[in-house]
Amino acid sequence: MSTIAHRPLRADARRNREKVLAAAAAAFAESGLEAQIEDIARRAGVGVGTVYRHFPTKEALVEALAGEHFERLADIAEAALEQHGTPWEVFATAVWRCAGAAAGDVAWCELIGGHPSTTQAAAGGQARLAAAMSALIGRARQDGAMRADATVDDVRTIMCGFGHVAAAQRAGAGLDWERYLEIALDGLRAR
Amino acid sequence: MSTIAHRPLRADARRNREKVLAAAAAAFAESGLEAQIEDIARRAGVGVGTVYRHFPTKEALVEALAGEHFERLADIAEAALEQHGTPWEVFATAVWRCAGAAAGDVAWCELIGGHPSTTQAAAGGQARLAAAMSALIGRARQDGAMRADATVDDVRTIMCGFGHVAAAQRAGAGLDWERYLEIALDGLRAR
DNA sequence: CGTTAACATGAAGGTCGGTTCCGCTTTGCC
DNA sequence: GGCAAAGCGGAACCGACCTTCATGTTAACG
Repeated sequence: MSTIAHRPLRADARRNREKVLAAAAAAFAESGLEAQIEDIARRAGVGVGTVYRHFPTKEALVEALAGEHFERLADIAEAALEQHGTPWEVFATAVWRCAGAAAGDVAWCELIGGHPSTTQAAAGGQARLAAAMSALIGRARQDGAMRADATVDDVRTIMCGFGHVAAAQRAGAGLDWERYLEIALDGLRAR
Repeated sequence: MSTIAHRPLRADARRNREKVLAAAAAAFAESGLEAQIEDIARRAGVGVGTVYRHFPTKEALVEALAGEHFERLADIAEAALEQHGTPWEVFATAVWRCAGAAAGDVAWCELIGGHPSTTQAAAGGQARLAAAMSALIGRARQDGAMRADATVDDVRTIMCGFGHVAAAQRAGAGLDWERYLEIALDGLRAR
């Protein structure tokens, strides 16, 4: 996108940037998107000003992390493309892995359903994820194991619901995201 | 619960109470739980002080509405108990009606997954809903149309996911709650 | 080692939104 | 009609958070 050549960061700045990113990941995972900048700064062992030096706004921080998250999901889905097994198993395993990767992270659960602030930075990862998932779905449909009208958007829809269930579970609502996925994936199977 | 004998409200006060309740329902439906008291007051044509006279806190207002909502869902589920048709159809129809009743209301979608603030006032409706749903599920399982291990919590889980999907759809995420329900209910069917 | 540009700090500023409070109005009752 | 008591209005208050900025610190380079 931007072609501005950033001069390399000073050593301490690069170190702090990483600390902030890690602290933000932890804070968002624990408290969701409403985690506070001051808490993030404290966890990172820096002042709030330092956080703002690296990320002009809270949303930019969220976007940076969301980008990473979707890249990770895309990695999972792409790795599945090379896996052995029935197409359905391969697909289902990929979905389970994605869900497992997101389940412990409140902010991730909140974002996975298509939060507006992800649109920018996460576009690349989301596109890769969609492409890989599409392929997995195509194979499973061809094989006859998946309902013939299934689409990537169905999976997105299911993951969106998943996010709420996992977050509610974490909040003590007595739900179970694994049970949720079991049922939802069953709904994608051919009858 | 409370056995305090409230003296009857003055006529204007009763009228205002209703106006506030209606305005709050509209505002929450449109903007979700983060609708603002001042907006509610404006819609009701009263001052914020009047809102606070009737509901000591924003949360109390939410609870009052949540109570109404769950009563309505319970009514739907109980009405289904008397319906004709295969047990599965009767169950599925009840779920579709509940979803349809909630889908247009952002706050309702947010609450349906078990938001903490519902716990108090909505307990009665939730209990009735659970009881009726339990009966519907029992019949459908008996009939062999529903998976043998299905429980009320499964339906709660599905509805929790539904809430996020419907809210995301309203926010323009390009999802479709009807498709979601179709898949999720299919996942509850016996194979 | 000295210079300087980059960086860090955290108190202060700004905003937003829930809640309070006191002077004024309306209702209900004699 | 007159009087409490109940109710109303909305400016002001207050706390929570994001963001900025003036001042002090540190890495990089000659």
